[in-house]
Amino acid sequence: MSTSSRFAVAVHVLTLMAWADDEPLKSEHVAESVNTNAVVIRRMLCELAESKLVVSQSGAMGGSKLAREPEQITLLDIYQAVESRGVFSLHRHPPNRHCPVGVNIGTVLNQVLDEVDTAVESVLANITIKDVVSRLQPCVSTAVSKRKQVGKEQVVAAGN
Amino acid sequence: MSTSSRFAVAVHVLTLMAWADDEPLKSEHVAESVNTNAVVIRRMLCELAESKLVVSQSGAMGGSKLAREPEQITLLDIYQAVESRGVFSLHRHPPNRHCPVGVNIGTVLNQVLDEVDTAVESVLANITIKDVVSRLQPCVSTAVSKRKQVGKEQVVAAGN
DNA sequence: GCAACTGTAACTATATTGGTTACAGACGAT
DNA sequence: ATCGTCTGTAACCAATATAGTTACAGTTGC
Repeated sequence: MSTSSRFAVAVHVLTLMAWADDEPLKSEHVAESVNTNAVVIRRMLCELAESKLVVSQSGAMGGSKLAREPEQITLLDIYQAVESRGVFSLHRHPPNRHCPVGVNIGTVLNQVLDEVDTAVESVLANITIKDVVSRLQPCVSTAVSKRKQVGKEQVVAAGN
Repeated sequence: MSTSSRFAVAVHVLTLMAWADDEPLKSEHVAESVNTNAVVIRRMLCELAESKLVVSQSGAMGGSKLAREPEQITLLDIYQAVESRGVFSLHRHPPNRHCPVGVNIGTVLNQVLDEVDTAVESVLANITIKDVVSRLQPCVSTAVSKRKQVGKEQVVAAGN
């Protein structure tokens, strides 16, 4: 289907910010956790800022943090911020208007695709970033105990 | 999101065959309705045949038709036949293993993506090709009355 | 045997995403 | 005031996936 990883990355980014608990994160830092280039992260942060999910500050000691509480941000908000179109597309070129099926299949397909999109959206609307952090916690309990050994390799911690 | 039109085209193709009512359709004919190249259609027909949704016959007077009754083919069958992966993807490169969020976000995201995929699948499982044809019928009533004027421009009709 | 099909390989075109470098502008610290 | 540290953004390249095209071998009915 060739879907992008944009949604996954965006959820990752906002989860980091919720984890950092209002401490502004630098794009370089986030990029390290996501394992990509800082510009890719900054591009995404701009989109997330346009959708009022994060706020960024330029200059020294700048960075980005959540614009609202983690429980006020749903995965649907994130999905709509970073994924432009719906789950499926219609034909690349419009079908033959002279065929009884071709001329009307688009209408029927649109109904179906709407049903699919609605189903996806209702799943995403019921999960918040806070939920994601909560689901993360049990997994992390072991990781946290290891954090002290790892030292500076940890990417997210208080005050960087 | 860059989704493909494969699903839309596949539904279109199978709908044509249901419409043609067991009359084998030539790939050239189908391509005319879909408004694409016949090879694109034949490639897709191969995939649909592997999933036992259509049967094709080579040689003169050959063509493809549904392998089962239209009410026995769901959009989920079609989706699984032509779309390889789920709706979303995870990170292109795995996140940083040394970050408490990065190391575990994949697990949580997979849970979410599974929920989404399940929702999509349950919508698609409840719609059959027969349903699509039924939904098409009301739209077509006008088109059908125009068909006789159009004459040979119509793409699908009995015995071509 | 011939004409009409499918199946498939090989190649090109196009689009999208992601990665990279580079740099202008913002801003805190001194 | 200026310096170092950030963000925002443009410009470009690489990788990938889909779609379109040509060509041809193999199958089958007549």
